[in-house]
Amino acid sequence: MDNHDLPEATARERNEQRIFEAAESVFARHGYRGASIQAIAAAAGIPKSNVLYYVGSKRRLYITLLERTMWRWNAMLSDISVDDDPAEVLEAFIRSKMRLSQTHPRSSRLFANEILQGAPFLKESLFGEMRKWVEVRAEVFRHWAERGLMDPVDPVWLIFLIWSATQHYADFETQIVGITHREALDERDFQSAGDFLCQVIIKGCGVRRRDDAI
Amino acid sequence: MDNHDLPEATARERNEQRIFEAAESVFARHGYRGASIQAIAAAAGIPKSNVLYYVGSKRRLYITLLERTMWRWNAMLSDISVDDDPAEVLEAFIRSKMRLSQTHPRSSRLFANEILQGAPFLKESLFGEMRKWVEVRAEVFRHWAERGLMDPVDPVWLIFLIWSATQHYADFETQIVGITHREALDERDFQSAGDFLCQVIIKGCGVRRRDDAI
DNA sequence: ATAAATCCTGACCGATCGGTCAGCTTCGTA
DNA sequence: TACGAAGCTGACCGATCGGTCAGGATTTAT
Repeated sequence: MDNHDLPEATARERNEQRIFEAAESVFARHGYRGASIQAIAAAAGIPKSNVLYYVGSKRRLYITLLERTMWRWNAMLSDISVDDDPAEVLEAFIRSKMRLSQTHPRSSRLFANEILQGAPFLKESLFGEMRKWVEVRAEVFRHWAERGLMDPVDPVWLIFLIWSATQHYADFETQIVGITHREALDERDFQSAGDFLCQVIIKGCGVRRRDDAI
Repeated sequence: MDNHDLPEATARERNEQRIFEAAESVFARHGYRGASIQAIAAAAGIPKSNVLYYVGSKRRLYITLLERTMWRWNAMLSDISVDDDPAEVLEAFIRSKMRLSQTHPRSSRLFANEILQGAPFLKESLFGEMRKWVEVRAEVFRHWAERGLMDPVDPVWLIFLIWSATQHYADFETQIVGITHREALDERDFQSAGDFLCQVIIKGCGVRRRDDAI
């Protein structure tokens, strides 16, 4: 079972990737209950039996995708300190979440679907890693407020504001596209929306910017 | 078929209400595909056949609920004029959406689920009523910016910001509750979150408040 | 009292669900 | 070339899906 890491993908690697991509699409669209292995198999261009041969079960496939999403998510804003510049950190936070919405919208929708159904598969993760993630960042925000670097806003509400506003461009893309006559959101849209969010949120929290003067 | 509007509800009215409530819960949690009439019937305490007797079909039941939600939603911020005070209107907008998240969270989640699956049932509504709703409000915001009453922010992005930030407290309630050690969101939580959003968004858009002075 | 309308439900339908399995083909290695 | 491992799949399983229907129970109107 030695892994040579050869450039040519093995049959397992190749098929698992196709299955994961197809499954992410279907789960993101229809949720856990609403997704069918048959639909995933069709999207991947693989017989249903072969899908189950690789992933074992629907439950295991779903959990694998959820964990992959959580891992990607927790890697964000990994190094943050009270000595950093508030405006820079908040901007980096908003920009990186915005980039996640742009590059991995189906991951975001998969996660949203899991939350909507009551988070039955990642309750422990939520109450574990994510809670810690929020506490650490919130503590830094609190320090900044105490030092007068920003208004004394509730740091947890601030994190939720940034999450919701950025995820919206992935989760509700259909609505945005439909309302604004677009065919899809492109690079310029994410850029201008990101600019808007950085401007409003940073100013709204009373953060002092170094380059305040024009 | 005369309707006397008697205080005593007819069998049809009574059962339809129980079915609608149960269906809203199940659809909001599991989406259209993932919801089953059996589960709805069980939640309503009514035999499956009886559910279908009243609502006709799963599709019709779902569409009825969606329309009810859209109707409730479009009633918001119905009278808005360029002569109104920007801060007051924005605050009223945020507060009323926040109240919807508090009083009708399952409606919000039902709608979110419909968007996540690509809005197959209300594409026309989206491109019709909602688009108009946004255009009218956006035009007012634009006028305010031209008059210098607020910063020249993109009014459509502003509307999406308010939507996302407020709906978050309904759609992602599970996540918020899990992360913040709460058992559920209560009146005080919605109040403080609403205060936070009003403060940050109004200040972030550079809106002049009459009561600026402390 | 009685006929009509409405309410209600168990039994049933074909389709699809997640999952199993026997048995085939293909691949890697000695 | 031979052989075990891995890849692959059609057929099949019991359960559940949305929906139909015959027919009994109950309510309403005359």
